[in-house]
Amino acid sequence: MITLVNDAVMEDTIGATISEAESYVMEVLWRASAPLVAEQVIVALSETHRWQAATIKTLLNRLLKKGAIAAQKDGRRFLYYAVLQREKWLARESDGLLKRLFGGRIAPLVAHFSNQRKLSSTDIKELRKLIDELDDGK
Amino acid sequence: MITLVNDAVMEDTIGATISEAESYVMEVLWRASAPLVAEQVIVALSETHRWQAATIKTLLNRLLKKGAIAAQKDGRRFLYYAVLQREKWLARESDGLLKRLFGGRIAPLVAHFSNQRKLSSTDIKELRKLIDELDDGK
DNA sequence: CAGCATTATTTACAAGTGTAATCATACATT
DNA sequence: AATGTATGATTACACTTGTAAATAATGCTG
Repeated sequence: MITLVNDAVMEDTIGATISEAESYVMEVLWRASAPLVAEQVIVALSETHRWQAATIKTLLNRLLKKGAIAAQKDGRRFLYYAVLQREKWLARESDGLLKRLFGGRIAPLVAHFSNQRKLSSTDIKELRKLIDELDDGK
Repeated sequence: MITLVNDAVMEDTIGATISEAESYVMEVLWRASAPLVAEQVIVALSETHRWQAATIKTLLNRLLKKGAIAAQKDGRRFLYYAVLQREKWLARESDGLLKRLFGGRIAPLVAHFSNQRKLSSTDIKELRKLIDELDDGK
C-alpha cells in the first residue's frame, strides 16, 4: 500500500509574496517552537517594533489570506503557525536579490561586502571554513 | 586657500527608495557611459522588459522627483543621467537584505547558497581567491 | 506661421503596503 | 440570562508601485 511521505510539507510554497512588515511577523512564528496566540506574537514584536496590536492583527490576517500561515482554534483564541517554510522564503528572496543586485553570482556579492569592509575577521574565518568544506565535497 | 575636494560626489545618497521597476531604469543609466535620451533608455529596456514607452517615461519622472537621476536639456529632448551612485544604492540594498535575511552575517548567507547548491565550482574558486587575498590583507 | 511630429508632463487607476480604528462575536462572570 | 471583556474580522485611508493613456509643449517643415 502506498503512502504519501510528504503530506505535511506540501503547499509550503506560497503564491503571493510577503511584504517586509509581514516578514517580521513570520520571523516570530518561525522562531517559535509551537503555535502562538496573537498576544504572544504581539509581545514578541514589541521588542523590535512600535506597532499597535491592531496592526499586528492585520498582518496576521493578511498572512492567513496569503496562505503563509494557518491558525487553529483553541478555545476563544487562535493558534497561529507558519505554513510557508523559512527556507523556501529565504531561497526566493535571496535568489531574487542576488540576481537583481549581482547578476546572480555569489563572488561579486562577497566582494562587495569585502570592499565595503563589512567582513570581520570572524566572517573571513567562517568563510574559509565553508569554502574548505565545499572543496572537499566536490 | 581651501578647496572642496568632493564637490561632485555630494548628494549621491538619495533619501527616497527606488522601486524594483525603477532600478532597472537605473541600471541602464549606470551602464551608459554618457547621459541618454529617453528613447535610448526605452530601447535598452526593450531588450529585457515588455514595457510601453509611456511606462518608462513615468519611471524616469519618478526617479527625477526622487533625485536619483537628473536631466539636462539638449535641444528638444532631455539627457538623463544617474545622480545616485550604483555603489551607494548597492550598499543600501544589500545591507538591508543581509540584515533582514541573515542577521547581518555573511557566512550564513554563503552557507545558504551553498546548501541550495547554488555554488558552481567557479564560484567556489573565486571565493577562495577572494578569501585568500583578504587573509593576506590583514 | 500653421500644422505635424516628437518628446515631456499630467493624469489615471488598480493592487499592495503600512498603519490603525472600529465592529462583531464568543466566553466568563454576576 | 445580561453584560463586560477579550479577541478576531472588517473597514479605513494615505502612499507607493506597476502600468499606461491622454495631454501639453516644443521644435521642424512646408
